[in-house]
Amino acid sequence: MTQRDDFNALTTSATLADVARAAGVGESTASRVLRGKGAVSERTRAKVQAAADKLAYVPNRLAGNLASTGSNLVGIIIPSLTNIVFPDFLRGANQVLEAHGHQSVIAVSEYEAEREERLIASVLSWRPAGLILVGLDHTEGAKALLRASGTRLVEVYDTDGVGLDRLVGFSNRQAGAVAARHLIGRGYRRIGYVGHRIHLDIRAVKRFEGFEGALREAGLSVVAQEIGTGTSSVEAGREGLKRLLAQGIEIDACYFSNDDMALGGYFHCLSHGIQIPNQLAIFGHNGLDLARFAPQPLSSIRTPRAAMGEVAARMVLGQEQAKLIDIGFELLEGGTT
Amino acid sequence: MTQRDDFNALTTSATLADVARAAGVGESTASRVLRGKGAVSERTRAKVQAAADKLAYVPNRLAGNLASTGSNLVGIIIPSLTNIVFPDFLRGANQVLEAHGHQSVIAVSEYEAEREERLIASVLSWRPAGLILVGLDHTEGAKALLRASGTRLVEVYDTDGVGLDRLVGFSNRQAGAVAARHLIGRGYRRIGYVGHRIHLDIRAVKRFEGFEGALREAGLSVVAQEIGTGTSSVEAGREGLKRLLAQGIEIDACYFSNDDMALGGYFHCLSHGIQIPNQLAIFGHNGLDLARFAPQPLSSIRTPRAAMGEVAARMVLGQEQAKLIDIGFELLEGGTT
DNA sequence: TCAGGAATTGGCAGCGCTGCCAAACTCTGC
DNA sequence: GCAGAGTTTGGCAGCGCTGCCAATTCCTGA
Repeated sequence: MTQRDDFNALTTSATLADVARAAGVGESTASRVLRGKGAVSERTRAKVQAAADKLAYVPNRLAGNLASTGSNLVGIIIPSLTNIVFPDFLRGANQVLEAHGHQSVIAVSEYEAEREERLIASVLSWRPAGLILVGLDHTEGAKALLRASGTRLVEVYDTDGVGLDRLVGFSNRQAGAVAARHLIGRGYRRIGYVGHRIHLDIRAVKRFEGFEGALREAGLSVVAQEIGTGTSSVEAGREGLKRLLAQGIEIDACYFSNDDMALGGYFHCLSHGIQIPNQLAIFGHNGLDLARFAPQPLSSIRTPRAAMGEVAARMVLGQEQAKLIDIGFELLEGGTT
Repeated sequence: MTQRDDFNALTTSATLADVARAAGVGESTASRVLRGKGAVSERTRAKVQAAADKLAYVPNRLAGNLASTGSNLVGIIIPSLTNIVFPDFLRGANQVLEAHGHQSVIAVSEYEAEREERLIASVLSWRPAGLILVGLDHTEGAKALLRASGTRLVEVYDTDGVGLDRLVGFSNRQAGAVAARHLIGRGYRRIGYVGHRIHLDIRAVKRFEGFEGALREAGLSVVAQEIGTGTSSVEAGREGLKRLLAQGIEIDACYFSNDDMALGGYFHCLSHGIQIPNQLAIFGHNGLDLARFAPQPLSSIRTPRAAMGEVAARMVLGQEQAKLIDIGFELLEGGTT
C-alpha cells in the first residue's frame, strides 16, 4: 500500500477567459452559457460547453460572488457536535440548502458566546446569503455585527424570548412543564433531577425552569438534584443518577436534562436491578431514535430537529413568510414512566 | 412574544477604502493594519483600528482571497450526518482547522458517488486551501476534477486501497478480522451477521470481508446473515437480529455492521430475555461512548474518529510529513462477548 | 549638517467574474 | 430591397482586496 506522488502537480485552473478563447466567443457569452442565464444560440452554447468540459473548467465563485455581490453560502453556527441533536438539525438544513444550490459553512461555538461572536465575524466575512444561529443569547458585539451586516438571520431551537430577525424553534420552558405534568399525571411525587454543565446550556436551564414551575403549580418541588460539571453524555447521566441516589433522598421519578443523560440513568437502573418504572421513573428530552428502541422506550419529549433545520433553511432563503415559527414538540409516553 | 421588524434595515457594509479614508491613511496601510502584517507605526495602527471599529468593518474575504489567490476554506465531504461517527470526525477536524484560522465548508454525499462528485465541484469553486473526503472510492469525474484543481486532498477512514494524495485512516478489513478472531478466541463457533444497506457503505463491506476471511482461516464461516435495506440504526439492528433469529439457524454470536446496529441487537436480547453473552454474544464496531456505559459494555472496535479528524486537518494544512498514516483502532473487550 | 539606510506609507494594477450597454446580427412584413 | 423589431453577441468597468514598487519620512553616525 503505497501512496502515489504525482498528485498535485503544478496546475493552474482554467478561467472563464480561457474557456471563451477556446470556444472562440466573448467572455460574457461564455459566462451566460455556463450560468445558464441569458439568451444564447444553441450552437454557441454547445461550443462553450465543449470547451469548458475539455478544460475541466471550475468557476471561481470568489470572483463570481464578488462581482455580483452576494454569495450562495449560508453560515450555520451550532454549539456542539458531540450531541447528535445538532447534526440532526444540520441534516435538515443542509438538505434544503443543497437543493437550492446553497452551501453551508459550519462552525462550532462550544457553547461559548465569545467564540460565537468571533465565528460570526469570520462567517460574515464571506458575505453569506444568510446565517443560522442556535438560541437567542449572543454577545452585544455579535448583535452589532449582525445588525450592521444586514444578513438575513435565523435563530433556532428556542422561542422563550425575542429573536433578532427570524426565529424557529420551540419553547424549552413549555417542554419542561409538559415533562413535569406528565410525571405528576402518572402519580409521581418525589421527583429528582440530573443535569449537565448547566450554566452553559441555556436551553437546558429553561427546561428545568419550566419543569420546576409546573411542579410548583402542583404544590411540588424537585426534592433532589445532581448537576454534572461536564457536557451531557450517557456516562454523565449514569454517574449523575448514581450520585443522586447516594444522597439518600427518596425519589420515585427522575427528570434528566436530555436523552443522553437519561439513557445513562436507565443503564444505571438496569445494572443495579432498579425496576423501571415501578421503583424509579425516568424522563429525558429530545426523543432520540436510539432511546426509542430500548427494551422500555424512554419517555421523553421528541423535538423535531431535522424539520426545524428545514424550516430554518427555508427562512434563511426567504421562502417563509412568517418571522416566527413555533415548531412544537411531542410528548413521548414511553415505558420508563 | 413578538418579533422585531427593524432588523435588516438597508445596510451597506464598510469597505477597506472607507476605513482608510476615515483613518486618513492609504488603502494599503489600512490593509496592513487589519491583517497585522507588514510594518506599521503604532500611531497609524491605532488610528486605523479605531476607524475600523467605529465602522464595524468586516473584511470581505471574497475580495481578499480573490486578490491573494487561495482561501482559508477547507472543504469536508462526509457520507452522512445521521450516524454520530462523522460528526465526531468533524469535531476533531474542525478544532484543528479553527485553531489555524481556517473555516470548514461541509457537504454531505449521502453515500452517493455522483452526488459526491457534484459536491466536490461545488466546493472546489471556492478555491479551498484543501479538501477532505471520506473513503477511497470516487467517480472518475471526481478524480479528474481533483487532479486538475491541484488542491491538497486528504482521504480518511480507509486504508484498504491506494489514495489519491494524502491518506489517514485504518484498515476496515483488519478491523473485521480482529473482531472475528476475538469471537473465535472466546470460543464462539456459530456466528451470524447483521448488516445495513451494505452496497453503499463500502467500508462496512470491507469489514465484513475481513471478518469472513478470518473466520475462513479458522475453518469457520458466517452461518446466517441478515442485511437490512436502509441505513444503519438501532431500530434496524434490533429488527435485523430479530429476523436473523427467526431464520431458525442456531448461532452463539452475532457480528453487527456497527455499534448502532449492535445496540439494537443488544436491546432485542434484553427485551426477550436472551442472556448475553451466554446465549448470544454481540460484537459491534466504532466503540461509541454510549454503548460503553450499557449494563454490559458493548464489545466493539474503537475507532479514533476525532483523532483522525485532527490528523486529517493537520495533513490538509501541510503540517504532516507523512502521506499515509494508519491511525489504527482498538479492540474493546466488553461484556457482551 | 548631511548622506545613507531603514522604516513607513501610498498608488495602482490586477485577481476572475458579472452586469450593463452598445454593436452586430437575424428575421419579419410590406 | 428595406425599415423595424427582435435576438445574440462582445467590450469593458467595476466588485474589494492584496502585492508590488516607488515615494516619503525618520533615523543613524560622521
